[in-house]
Amino acid sequence: MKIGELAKRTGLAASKIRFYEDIGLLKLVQRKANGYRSYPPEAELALNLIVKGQQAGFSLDELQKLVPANLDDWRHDALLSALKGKIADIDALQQKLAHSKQQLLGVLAEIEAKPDDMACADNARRVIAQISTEKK
Amino acid sequence: MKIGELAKRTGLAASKIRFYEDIGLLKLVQRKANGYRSYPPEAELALNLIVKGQQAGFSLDELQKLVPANLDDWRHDALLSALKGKIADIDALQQKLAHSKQQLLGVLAEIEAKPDDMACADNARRVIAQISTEKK
DNA sequence: ATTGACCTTAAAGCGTGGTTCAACGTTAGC
DNA sequence: GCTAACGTTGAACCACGCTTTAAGGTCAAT
Repeated sequence: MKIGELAKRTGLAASKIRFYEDIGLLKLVQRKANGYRSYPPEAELALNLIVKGQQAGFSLDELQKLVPANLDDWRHDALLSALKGKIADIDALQQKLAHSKQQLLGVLAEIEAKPDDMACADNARRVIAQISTEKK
Repeated sequence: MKIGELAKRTGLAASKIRFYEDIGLLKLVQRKANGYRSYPPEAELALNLIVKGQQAGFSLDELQKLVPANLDDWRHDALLSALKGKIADIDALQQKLAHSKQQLLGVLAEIEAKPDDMACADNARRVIAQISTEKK
């Protein structure tokens, strides 16, 4: 398979596929006599996996360490602990997002709770002061 | 207030404060005769606000459009809709994270569910194939 | 044989959010 | 008056994840 076809099958730009090769992330590639890249069918799987990994929050660097050159040759323990670590990261991020959301909702409420007799500017200062005291 | 003091009070590096000024985000600053920057007390509030805004997921660009030069001169409507928009963004991100987490948990389960009589390589292919078919 | 689509490379550029560096001026304390 | 701490600037640099550009080679159809 040439790069154009692989690009179409995966939906990735050819430049991205070359880039992944440059950084050592996609090793499933050979060259034809004319210099063109030639991909085995598994390359499509590998790219799908990379995309999914990215969506799950793995950096290209992390994926490089986890995804083996040979798709059949996994480092089990590293993979399992990376998965668990990433799940923990997601939990932490979810906590943080929930907190951010509460803060934003709080700010909204503060703004809308402006006493009728308070000037906008004073309300703004009140809101800002309140934000600054919120934890973390 | 000089930049060093402001840096200490806010916990930000002086370089960061200058950077925020460079990109037009912090306008509450004047110059003394010697060329030194001089900050009014509100500058501390403004920086706190910027930090909180970043924590809530606003880019510096967005903050620049939202936080007025004069802290008393807010664009109410833009602010409210930005807040609501950002809350919606957080909701979307939370959805995405929940989905990612489910996928990762699914992968973990798949790996651990390897039939005793299946070779590792075959299990790997089974898992990869499964990942690729998961939605989104 | 020519055209156009596809492929190759190295190098530069982009956006985000800064830090670091070098060279130099100012100020405060002794 | 000296020195250390602080301030100034512009420019370069960093990481990350790519895209774009330029200059060229190859291939398939007409």
